[in-house]
Amino acid sequence: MFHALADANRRAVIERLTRGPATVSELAAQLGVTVAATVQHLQVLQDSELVRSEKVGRVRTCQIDPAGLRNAEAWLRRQRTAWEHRLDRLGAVLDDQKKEPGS
Amino acid sequence: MFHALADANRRAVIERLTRGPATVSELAAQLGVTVAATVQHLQVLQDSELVRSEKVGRVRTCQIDPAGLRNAEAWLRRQRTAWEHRLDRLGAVLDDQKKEPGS
DNA sequence: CTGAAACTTAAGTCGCTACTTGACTTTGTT
DNA sequence: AACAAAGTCAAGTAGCGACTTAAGTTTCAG
Repeated sequence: MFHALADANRRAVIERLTRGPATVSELAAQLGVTVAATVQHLQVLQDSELVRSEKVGRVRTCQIDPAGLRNAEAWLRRQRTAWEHRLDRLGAVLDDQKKEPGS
Repeated sequence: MFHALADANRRAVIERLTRGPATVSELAAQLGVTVAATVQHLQVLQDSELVRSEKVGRVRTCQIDPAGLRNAEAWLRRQRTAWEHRLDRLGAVLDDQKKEPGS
């Protein structure tokens, strides 16, 4: 799932879509790659629930799906807070040792 | 930088380190790969400022570096809020159209 | 109906990346 | 001193992943 965000072109797609929906051709033009390559990127982004798309007529319109972004954010926050809480506990232990230096 | 988080073994290292520091050998044992491979992962994690490490004697001890986590979190938050603000503006436009249906 | 536009799918190429093995350096133990 | 432990470095290999080209498919315009 972070794998989807690891590619610069896919991140560019995300950034583009935060400014509004876009078609496959538009995204391809902006990235400077083939339409086929863009479709493959979109497949990855959809599998990670970072992008949704809907086809009407012959044109597929893509937009952000907040679910994936929230998941990624949640994982990072979990790691960071776990680390911070550990530091808190460590600080408490050190404080105890200061107050009561006897082993 | 997201590339560092894209690998499952590297994420496992992060998760392990949130529970306290560890040596290279300990991390290698937990991952089930060679020490050499683990060193390579650590190199990537350090380049992204996700992990710091210090060598004392012949043993290197690793711990979380919050800088990278914060950067990743910030990028995700930027994208998410940009998207939410866009929805807000869109909502405002639709409200205007309701009030003033004349083209 | 003909043809172009927008996308889809399949196959192939090429570079990158994770991993290993093996040789080496440094540090600690007996 | 001699050996073991912990890590580092350098190649080498296997597989994945991003991209392309080429051949469909579907939809819309004239």
